[in-house]
Amino acid sequence: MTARTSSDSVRDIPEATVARLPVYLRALTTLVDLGTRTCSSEELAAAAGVNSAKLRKDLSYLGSYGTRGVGYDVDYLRYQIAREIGVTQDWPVVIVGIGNLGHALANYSGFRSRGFRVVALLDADPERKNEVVAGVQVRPFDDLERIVKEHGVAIGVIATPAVAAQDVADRMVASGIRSILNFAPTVLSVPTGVDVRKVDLSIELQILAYHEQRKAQENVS
Amino acid sequence: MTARTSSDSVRDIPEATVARLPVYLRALTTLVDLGTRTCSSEELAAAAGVNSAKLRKDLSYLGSYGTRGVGYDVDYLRYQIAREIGVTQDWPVVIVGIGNLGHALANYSGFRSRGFRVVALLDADPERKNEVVAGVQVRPFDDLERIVKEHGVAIGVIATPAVAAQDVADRMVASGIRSILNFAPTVLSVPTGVDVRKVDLSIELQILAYHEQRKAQENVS
DNA sequence: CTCGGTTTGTTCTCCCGTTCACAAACTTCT
DNA sequence: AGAAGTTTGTGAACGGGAGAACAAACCGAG
Repeated sequence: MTARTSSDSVRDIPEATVARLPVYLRALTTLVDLGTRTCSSEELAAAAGVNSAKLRKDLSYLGSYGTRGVGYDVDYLRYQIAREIGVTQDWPVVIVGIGNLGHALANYSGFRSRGFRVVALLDADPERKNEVVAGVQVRPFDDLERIVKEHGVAIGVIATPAVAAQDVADRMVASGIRSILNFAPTVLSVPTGVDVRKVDLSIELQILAYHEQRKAQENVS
Repeated sequence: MTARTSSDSVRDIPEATVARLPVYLRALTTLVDLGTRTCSSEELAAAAGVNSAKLRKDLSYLGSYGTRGVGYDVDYLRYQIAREIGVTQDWPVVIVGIGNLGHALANYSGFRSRGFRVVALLDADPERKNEVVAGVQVRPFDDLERIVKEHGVAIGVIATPAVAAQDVADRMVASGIRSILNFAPTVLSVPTGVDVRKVDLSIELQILAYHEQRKAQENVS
């Protein structure tokens, strides 16, 4: 029964919960496709691979969208989560660096179907200038600022080699981009207010290697 | 001054620290390439993008490899971290699913240079059977078990569409693989003792979208 | 040898996230 | 209508990690 002031209209959702919402969204989409109308926290938690108590607490940050004794309306909950994340609207995205990974990203159908639209592919190499990938023509990197302004791009993806990544990030920030997904294996420094998320393939493998090594050691002792 | 029993020869390193060790390793490798012989926790922390107190605490789990008043010997520390992670040896890896992403992974030079060797590329599509990617011939998926046994593969990478991923994981586990890096956008269920790490491109973008949306809302109010 | 300057290793405190457990609320059956 | 069975939402306890702060240890100058 808390009073609703304008300042708390933007609720504070814990970061760990934010990271799980897309997982719930995906699980709910699967359930919708299967024709499921309603589900319990137990079922949804199983589909998302988490603890049901954690799921309920996560959802409680969004509001009370369930019904006690019944469960959640799958379609309604899906919409609420999508709205909370912000993927009911379409986010224009630019990808910089059209090597092997850039190709894969440009062709990844999961972006389009989940609220993201690749509006431009950029590469510094002039040889690639006339290449067409996934129906989008590769443009020179210098077009970045114009494209960002023209399409109102807020999110940029870096898929360049490590040495180029910081320069690309700087140019992105200068162009007005405030969220960066970085696939280059390097630490980016950006001003306050700019979000960077890092995806590093070899780091993930190294973490697995560590655990694998420990398993092997345990077998010896 | 704790006594060293055989049971604690396998030290317990916090998961959060394990996830950062590869970052330190990369930063140290960069420093070595620059010709740096020694560095302080402050410098290394800056290069790795973390707090220096956190860095020192992380390193203290491995042992006392620094010298007070001086800092760390870059090359020595790098070796110690590599040994702790287990990348002083070579880990054979198989990649299943040679689509766009599989291609990118097979060509990713960061694997080879960081202690991983792609010993086989597998795909269920017989059309790809004679394709050669990154110098490795694509083999039918049914060869999985034989290849795993032959090369002693412990780590598998799944780069298939979501629908195939669980089947692939089951076959990997049955073949003896105990660590899986999953790029397919689905939740895998595996028996206890098998490690799964997930890399999900669209989830990362959705997390960025959430924060971007909140920034936009703040500007309005 | 001693003293001042530097940097590590570690303790302590705080905060975030996870999980348990249960009251509140809803449905269904009698 | 009331009782029994379900399931949500949340209070509270617990554990782990982050960061500040400091003592211990090392170097070099005099």
